[in-house]
Amino acid sequence: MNYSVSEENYIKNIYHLQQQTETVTTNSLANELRTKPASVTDMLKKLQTKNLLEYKRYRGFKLNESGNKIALNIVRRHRLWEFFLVDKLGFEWDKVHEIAEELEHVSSVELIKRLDSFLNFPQTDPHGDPIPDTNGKFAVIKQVSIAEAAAKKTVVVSSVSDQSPGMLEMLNHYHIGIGTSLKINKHFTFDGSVEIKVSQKAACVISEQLAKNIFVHHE
Amino acid sequence: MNYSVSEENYIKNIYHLQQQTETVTTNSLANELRTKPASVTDMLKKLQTKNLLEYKRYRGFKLNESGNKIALNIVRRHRLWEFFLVDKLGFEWDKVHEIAEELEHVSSVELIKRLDSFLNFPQTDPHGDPIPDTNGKFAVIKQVSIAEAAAKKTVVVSSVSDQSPGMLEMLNHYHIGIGTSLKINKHFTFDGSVEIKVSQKAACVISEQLAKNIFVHHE
DNA sequence: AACTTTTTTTAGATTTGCCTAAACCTTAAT
DNA sequence: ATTAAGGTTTAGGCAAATCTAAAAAAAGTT
Ligand SMILES: [Mn+2]
Ligand SMILES: [Mn+2]
Ligand SMILES: [Mn+2]
Ligand SMILES: [Mn+2]
Repeated sequence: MNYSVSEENYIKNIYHLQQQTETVTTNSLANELRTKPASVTDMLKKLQTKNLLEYKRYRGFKLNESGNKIALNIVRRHRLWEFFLVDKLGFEWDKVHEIAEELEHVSSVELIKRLDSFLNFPQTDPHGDPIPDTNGKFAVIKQVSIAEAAAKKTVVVSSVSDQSPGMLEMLNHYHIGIGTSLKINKHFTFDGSVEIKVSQKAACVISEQLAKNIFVHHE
Repeated sequence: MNYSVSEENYIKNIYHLQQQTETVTTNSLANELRTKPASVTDMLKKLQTKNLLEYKRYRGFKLNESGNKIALNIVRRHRLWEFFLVDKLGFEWDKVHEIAEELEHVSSVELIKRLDSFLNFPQTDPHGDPIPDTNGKFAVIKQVSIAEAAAKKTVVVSSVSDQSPGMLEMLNHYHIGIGTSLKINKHFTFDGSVEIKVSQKAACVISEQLAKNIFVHHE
């Protein structure tokens, strides 16, 4: 089976929304895809017909087994291309999403196989998100945001949940990147800000908003 | 201005047909694009409206200045991607056209700029065809097919005009690739076959059909 | 339970790119 | 000058993906 760019974008976005909120609504999907709810309903019917989706009108919907598999394959392609763009072409990670949004739809299986090998089988994309393998499997690392992480511990930055230029600017300012090791000193209850210490540098305090968007894991 | 995949494919194919036969016909374009003449007429009107084409009904058409510029940019993208696929991903050159046919439509300007630099500013694609620069300029090398080339001369293979697996198989059999240096011994008038000598190997005779599809230049 | 609000779906259009079949030009041949 | 043959265009339709506006269902509120 071969799917249109539109179908692929719907499938992938349903998948992503399902990861964060178990109930995906027509409205939220329309919002994510920058389209109108009526268009979403049209596509839901189509995806149901193609047997990628369980859908009962007015009652909600979710990807079935095949839908999920296809979604994971698109995610795989997207993240491999993002890795390529950063690692090989030298893009900053705040610029790659949009381009990968197009590249992910190039359909050759052999292309992705060779790209994966060329990139040396990366496990995560430039934002720290895992790259599913050909079967859709990926390692789930136990991570928490700095806002939730226990104090007095040394942790490693594993991913960022905000991929905007503004976020990148902040991280560069604090000399934080994916893989950076840092110590969490103290959470201030007043405003949720957190004191951290990055490598040999002086300790610094980051805002709650920033802390919530940086994910870390132990060791 | 931003053009759809369909528009880009039409523009590029008009360009290519114009290179080989100065009069492009509705039928030849339809044939090239594997579509129907009526569809071509529809698109011609559209491209005329968008000011990329001079078109008088029943009288023929051709790309104007802007149309040409856009075509050359698509050709640039196509050939850079082909180079990438062969040079970096290790594809054989008979497998890359189809994939580049999709990749060429990814629209980021920065992407192509960085890809070009990553590939070290290649001048020709894996089939020996020149890669236009950002302004659409490229060096035209004076080349002739082996069938037309003068005998008793040592020449260098510059490009192939047939990019099929069968052609690649033949070239591999004779140990010929782009850049291979060979001596043209003799043209047989009976069947147009040509005796050539590739590097230190024994001289061999190739068919007229093959000779016509291998282009060479001097020194 | 009845009303209000929100969410979702349907109905009906629109745009793009394609198609078939019929009509229309152009050119070549009688 | 007709006629025949090709090539090209028009007319009318269809499918995909979108939209707006109206209807229908679900959820929330008194
Ligand atoms: Mn996409
Ligand atoms: Mn990513
Ligand atoms: Mn193409
Ligand atoms: Mn080529």
